[in-house]
Amino acid sequence: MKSETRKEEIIVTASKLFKEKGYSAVTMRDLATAMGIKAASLYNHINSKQDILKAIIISIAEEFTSGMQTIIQSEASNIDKLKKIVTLHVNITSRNTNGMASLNNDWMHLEDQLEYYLQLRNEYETNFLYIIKEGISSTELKNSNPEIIMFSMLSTLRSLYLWIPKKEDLNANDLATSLSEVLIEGINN
Amino acid sequence: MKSETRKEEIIVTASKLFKEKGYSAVTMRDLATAMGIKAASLYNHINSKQDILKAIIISIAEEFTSGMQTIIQSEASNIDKLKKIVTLHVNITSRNTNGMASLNNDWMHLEDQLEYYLQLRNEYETNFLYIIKEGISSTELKNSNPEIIMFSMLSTLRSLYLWIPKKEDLNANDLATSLSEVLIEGINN
DNA sequence: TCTCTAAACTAACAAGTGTTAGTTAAGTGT
DNA sequence: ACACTTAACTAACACTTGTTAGTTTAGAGA
Repeated sequence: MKSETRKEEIIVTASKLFKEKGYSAVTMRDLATAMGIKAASLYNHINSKQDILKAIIISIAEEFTSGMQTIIQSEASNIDKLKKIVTLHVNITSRNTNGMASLNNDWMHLEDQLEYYLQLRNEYETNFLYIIKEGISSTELKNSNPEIIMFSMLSTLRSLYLWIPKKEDLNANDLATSLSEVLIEGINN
Repeated sequence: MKSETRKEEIIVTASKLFKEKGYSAVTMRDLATAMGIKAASLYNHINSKQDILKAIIISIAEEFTSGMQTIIQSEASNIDKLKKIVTLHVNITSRNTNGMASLNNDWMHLEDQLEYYLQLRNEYETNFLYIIKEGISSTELKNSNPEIIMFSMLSTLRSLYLWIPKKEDLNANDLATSLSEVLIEGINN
């Protein structure tokens, strides 16, 4: 029986390297060196380089999907749903900063799971957009272009992985609150 | 004398491929095939793969630097300076969507120019942050965390390259206006 | 003590990498 | 007709890539 924990160590280490240089630029020998072993030894624990990427990305994508399901089904106002989305991103990103880098930058190197990933992402964005449109209909939100609103929010949320590691002093709750404020209420006086 | 235009065709084609798969995953043979020639023929026009990346990224980075200089030195209010930054990003990104992808995702594969690039980026962010802090001091802006404000705006602006190609109907001026509104005035009613 | 297993190792592979050298074909100016 | 230039070509290089096969080492359970 292969040890699950050793496999997870490999995935964690790979995430860190993938964040720094991207999936394609990281070799199995790089990864092995970072683990203090030889490249061939990695294959006692994982099946392929591809599988590492898949393990990193798909689990996070599914976290987002299930988080969005909960939000959509909740009874909150549309603005509160948007705040919950912000919190969802902050929480997932805080827990796995490095993995988020791969999700954002290396998804195109998924092979077998590419279609599945795109489907999850598409559903996610459809739900996000729906909340915004409902928010506009109910006059909770300004009547701006809903796609611009989503694009703006999502861009910020997707970049969190770059920024959270630099701001360890700020805890997740405070960050989610400040970010919601800026994104929803704007910055002008 | 080598033809400059052929070299530029290579750079344009490379930008497109780099956007799709990232610098490391694009081979010189991929690039040559996309140009309808053989890999070795590329070297009649360029010195190395590295040089292509450098040509793509550094020229854009310098455009941002000089644009920021103009904005910083202008007499506009701080809010208007922020609006000018939005316009700067929309314009540069509209003109070179593919190149912006490399700037955002492949800068770490610069070798000789890496330090120079990081210096330009750092200066840019310092100026950006300064405008925001001045805006807060003068009560033009809400007293939120200036770094969160910059992070949020910059994330959105840096992601424009993903979004502009999908929205060819919207012209650059309209996009800059809508985006400024959303970013500065927020989305709630 | 014997056996089994986890997890490392060495050695090697076939394919793919960026790049160089030398050659060729098609124009261009004299 | 001539030499020159541009921009392609073929062939090959040294190195790197992901991965496989078979072996060794150390610890755990009987």
